[in-house]
Amino acid sequence: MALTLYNTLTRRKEAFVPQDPERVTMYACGPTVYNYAHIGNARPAVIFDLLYRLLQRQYPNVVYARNITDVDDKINAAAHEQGIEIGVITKRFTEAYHADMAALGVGPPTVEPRATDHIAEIVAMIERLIERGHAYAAEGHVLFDVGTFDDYGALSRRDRREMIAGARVEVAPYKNNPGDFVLWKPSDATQPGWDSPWGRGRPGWHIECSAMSAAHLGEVIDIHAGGQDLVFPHHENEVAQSRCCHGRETFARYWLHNGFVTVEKRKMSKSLGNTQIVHDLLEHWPGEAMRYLLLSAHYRQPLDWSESALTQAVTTLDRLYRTLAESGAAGDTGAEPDPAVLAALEDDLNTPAALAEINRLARETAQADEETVRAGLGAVLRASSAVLGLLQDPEAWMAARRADDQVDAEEIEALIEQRNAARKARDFAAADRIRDALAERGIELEDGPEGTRWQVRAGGGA
RNA sequence: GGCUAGGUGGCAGAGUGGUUAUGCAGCGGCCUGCAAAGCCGUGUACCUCGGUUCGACUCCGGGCCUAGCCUCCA
Repeated sequence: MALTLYNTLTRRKEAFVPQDPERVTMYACGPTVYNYAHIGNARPAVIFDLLYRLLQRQYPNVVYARNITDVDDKINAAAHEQGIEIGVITKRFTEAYHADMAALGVGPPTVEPRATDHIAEIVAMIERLIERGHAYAAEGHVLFDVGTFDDYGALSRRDRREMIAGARVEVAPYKNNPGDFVLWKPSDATQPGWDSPWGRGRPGWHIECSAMSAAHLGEVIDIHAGGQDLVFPHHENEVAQSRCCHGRETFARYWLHNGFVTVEKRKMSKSLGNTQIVHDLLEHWPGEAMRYLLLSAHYRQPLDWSESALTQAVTTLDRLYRTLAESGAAGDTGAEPDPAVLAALEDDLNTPAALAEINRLARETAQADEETVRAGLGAVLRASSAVLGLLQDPEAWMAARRADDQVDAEEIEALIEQRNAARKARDFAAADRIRDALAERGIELEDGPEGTRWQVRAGGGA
């Protein structure tokens, strides 16, 4: 069982070998808490949650840090706009993030550091960068001097000179080089700020991740992960800060970047106004279906989000859950996951291939004639799905499939009773009338040996 | 302009130098009062032009097209 990961640094798949198998370290860039998370924000959370699960199967001690950015000008703007305290905003959306991610089956990381709890570390790091000649103070700001770091641009494969030539940014007058970036900036009375050697101010965006990863994981970490759009400038800047501060040759040994979620092939982003908010989607769709859909494409590929894809995920999960229920596999059997599923995941998190194996396993389970064989296969199906964070809670799934504010469960069940009475009396015309009427409202019926089950038609719930 | 990723069956989406991806949809069958669900069977797809090779969707080169980054962004 060898885990292979595609490393952005080398642009190659590499065997994963931790620096210390007794303590594997991993950092993923988490949310800036100023509004609800959209699906594009959820993708890395789901993917790297899966990686965390996988690592935990192989190593006794995996430390996964996923930060909360709770100081940022977008937060300030949101607070100002809504006329409420910054702390109210960050608390509200941190809680919403936790709830939304939990609904997607994303477990908590080992540590979830907050930027505002690490101001002392940030300030210390900036002081050290100044001492070492990599940063300078100017007009209340402290800037990182990219000219002092030869490897700047190595991660994102950018040439510093070309970047300067093509820079579209307005260059602040206090910068030595156009590529220099802010480590610390001054705050006015209305902005959140902390006392520092450079006056009252607040950290720039990139430094918090460097400070928090060093504080919780160490100066050199195994894995650093995030969305593709963070490669430059965010991760490039993190590398510069961290390596220059600690005087190390390496910051993160493996860099993982997920592709974007798109809508009609365009990147989902706030500026395009095509975001799909997890919190809203959860009103009508099971979180597990969203997780399934997010895992149905390889993490480095773009993933096109659509209602039809979501409907498909619901339909597929319906079948998988049914197969599982009918296999008679009890809750926790201690079964081991199918090796083919693990092998797919260990090959750079090939989740589509893993899901293909899950589906293959489900077919074998449903086909098995002998009861004990079927139960055994069902147990393997369940254990294998657990690695992916799927198929764990049939009752929650059924409940989610019936949840819809426009549906009155009691009324439906009363109608079903009427229909079954008609069926018993062999008045099939009356029975079919009721079924057709329910079907029009998007309710599907299913007569089985143990009575009639119902659910909201996949995709029709919204 | 610089850099990156990708173009696979009706749709989504893996993968491989010569053998079935998988899912959804469709079609036929079994089952069912009729349905639904399930199961069985069914579809030989790989942008284009050259090259390498006994053989390429898979390797190499050119072209066309799409998306992304270079500015806050997962």
